[in-house]
Formats: sequence, C-alpha cells, structure tokens
Amino acid sequence: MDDKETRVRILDAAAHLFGERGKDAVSTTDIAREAEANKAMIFYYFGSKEDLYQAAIRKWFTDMMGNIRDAVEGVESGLPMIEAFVRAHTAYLIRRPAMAKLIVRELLAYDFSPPPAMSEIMPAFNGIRLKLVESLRAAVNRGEVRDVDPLQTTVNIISMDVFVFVGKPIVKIIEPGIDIDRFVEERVEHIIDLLMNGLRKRSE
Amino acid sequence: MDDKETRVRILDAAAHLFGERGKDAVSTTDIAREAEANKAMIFYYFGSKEDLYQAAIRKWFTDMMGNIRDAVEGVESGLPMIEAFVRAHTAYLIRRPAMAKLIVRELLAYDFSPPPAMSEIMPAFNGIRLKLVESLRAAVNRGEVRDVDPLQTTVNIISMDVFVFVGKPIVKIIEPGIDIDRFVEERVEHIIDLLMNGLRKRSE
DNA sequence: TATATTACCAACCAACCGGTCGGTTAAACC
DNA sequence: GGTTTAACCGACCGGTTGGTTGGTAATATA
Repeated sequence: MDDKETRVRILDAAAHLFGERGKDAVSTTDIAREAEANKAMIFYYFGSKEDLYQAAIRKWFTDMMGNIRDAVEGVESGLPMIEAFVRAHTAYLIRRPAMAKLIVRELLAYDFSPPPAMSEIMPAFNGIRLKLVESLRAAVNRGEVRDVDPLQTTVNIISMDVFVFVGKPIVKIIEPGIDIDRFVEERVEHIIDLLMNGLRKRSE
Repeated sequence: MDDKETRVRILDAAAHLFGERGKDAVSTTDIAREAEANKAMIFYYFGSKEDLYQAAIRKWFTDMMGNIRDAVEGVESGLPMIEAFVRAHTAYLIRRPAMAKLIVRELLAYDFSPPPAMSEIMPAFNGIRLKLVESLRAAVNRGEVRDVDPLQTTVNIISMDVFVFVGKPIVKIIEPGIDIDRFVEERVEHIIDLLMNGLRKRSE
C-alpha cells in the first residue's frame, strides 16, 4: 500500500472493503492482504472484526459531519443554509463514494433505532441538525419558505444527496450509454434547482 | 411457517432474510430454519445459494415493476404521471419494506453496471421507463413543466421514494421520539408536494 | 547492560460454511 | 402389484472463517 502506519493502513483498507462489499462479504484475511499487514495485527490493534468495523464507521461518519459543519458555519438560515448543506454533502460523498456505501450499509442494518456508532457521534454535531431542521422551520414562519414539514423536507434533501451512490446502476438501466461520473457531478445543481423552486414561497 | 409448498416457503424466507440482513450474513441453514425445510431442499430446488438469491431478486423486482405498470396505465403524461408513479411506488414499498432493502442491497453490489437480474427483467417494463422520462420531456416541451433534466428529475423522484427505507434510523437520530411508521406513510404527500411545486411552470 | 514494551508474524484451531450423498417415503403411473 | 418419480432428510465433507498462541526483533527505559 504505502508507508502509513499499520493501524491506519488496516483502518483504511477496512473502510474501503466494508463499504464496497459489506461487512460479511469481507474476511479479515482480505483486509490484511489489502493493508499489507499480518492478519493478527487486526486483532492486535482492534480486538475483533466487529470492533474494526465500528471504528471505521465512527471515523468516517465523524469526518463527514465535521466537513459539513465547517461548510455550513456562518451561512444564513433558510434557503441559503439548505443550498450550502447540499453542496457540502454531495461534494463530500463524490470524493469518497465508498464511504457513502459504508454508511448506507450500516443504516440498512438498523430499522427502528439509529446505529450505535452514529448515535454516539451525533450529539457532537447537534448544531447541524438544529441548523437544518430548525432554520427551515424559522424560514417557514417568516414566510420565506412555503408551509412544508421541516423533517420531511430534510429527509427529501438527504435522500436526493445520498441515493445516487446506491442508484448508479438504475441510471445505467434507464440510459445505458450515459457518462455516470459526469451525471453524478451534475446532480448537485439539479437537486438545488428542484429544492429552490419547490420550497420558495412566491409572491401572490 | 404455514402450509405453502416447500419451494415457495424457501423463496419467501430467502427474500425476507436476504433483505433484512444481506446475502452474506444469511446462511442456508438460517433460510432452511425459517422456511421449516431441510437445508438440502434449498439445493434441490435452487441449485445454489447464489441462484436462490437471484431467484428472490427476480421475483420481487418483477412483482414491483408489474404493480407500478398497472397503476400508471392510462394515466396522462406529465405531472399526473409523476404523481401516479410516486403513489404506486411508495405504496408498494410500504407494504413490503424488506423488498426495498433487498433491492437496495443488490444495487449496492454493483457500481457501473446494472445488476444482471434487473437488466434481464427491465426490457419487459420498458414502457414505464419511457412513460416517466419521455413524458417528462414532453411536458417540458409543451410548457407544462419547467425546463428540467428529465433523467436527473427521475433520479430525484426515485431517491425520495426509496431512501426512507434505508434512512429510517436517520429520522430516529433527528427526532428520537417520532412515530416512524406514520412518518413513512405521510411521506408520499410531502414528496408529491415538493415535486408539484418544484416542477410546475408558473404563468409569468 | 539488563529489562520492559511495542510491533510484528507463521502456524494453528474450533466452529461454521456451502454443498453433496445415500437412502426413505409416498403418491402417480403402467 | 410392481416400478418410476418427485419430495424429502440426516449425516457427512472439504474449505474458510474469526480469532489465538507462542515467539521474535527492535526500540525505549532504567
């Protein structure tokens, strides 16, 4: 791989492979091979495969949330906040598509409760949640945004940001010859276009 | 389980478990137990675990597409078509949340090409693809819909329909006390609300 | 220089995996 | 009544899995 420390090489390889193939489709031998480390080092540094998996999730979920927080800091609430969030969120995921898959896979494993690793980390980023949902509510109250449900709208936004990384094959089904990387890059403008036109209150 | 035939019981148990936990996290022993069948029956009827998995995907993807086709048949193109599609799609997924997960998991396994089982089936439902994308293009041309990219818009629609079944835990993170089943049921109206307001062309 | 400590590894193990096999049962067919 | 056939099953097999062990080499500490 490269000259990073063994622990880091293992964590990187794990995040990559877990994201690409899923926790149960990847063996500790696979991870050791990609990390160019001895298999025993996984248990030396992380204790168990499950703990390594949790460590990978914690690392990248924290990294993503931190990135978004920095990007939306200081942006005024309401529609500008939504635009900044979408741009930061999609930009982050485009740069690390395996991380998008890793997070989606972890979400899939839980139905009625948040994944433990994520609910541990979330309180540290409470600001983002409040900024998105609450600033949407405030924008509705002051008449800038139509009378929409802030939580449903937030889920709409996150859906459109994240889903392409799952749905690339669908796009290929609908339009086989497409340049998928370019399509994914262009998405952000179309998401913002739909949101701005669908949310902004018109002068009547 | 019940008094259905062994082959059907195996296929149902497989679809349920594969969707809930993922292909590699489910053993043939697990499937046999849930289907109340002997493990050897899986190989007797389906040949291999992989073939059973493919059979489950084919069955439910065909079922879903058939359901949607019936629901949008005869609906006029443009915005009414979009509304009918969203209603049929979300209604189907709400009734079978494990199928939503199964399909998402299969999509996750492929990056730049459609899953074979799906691209085999898709030609039979070419009408839906054309109706959604092409009728959107037509609606743009006749000025009913704003000048949006039909494919990007289609992906936006599918994103919002499907993602809740992945993102339920996110909703629980944002608002822990929520009644998630009700939230999911109510989503369809908010999706349609955003789409209608975001797509319809205003008289200027 | 003696002694911990840290990083590392080849070889190993019990449990479980997907898959097979030889044989049984019971209804269908002649 | 005898035979074919489809449905079924307990017991088994080679290979792989997550995880362990006993030990080595190098560096830091005293």
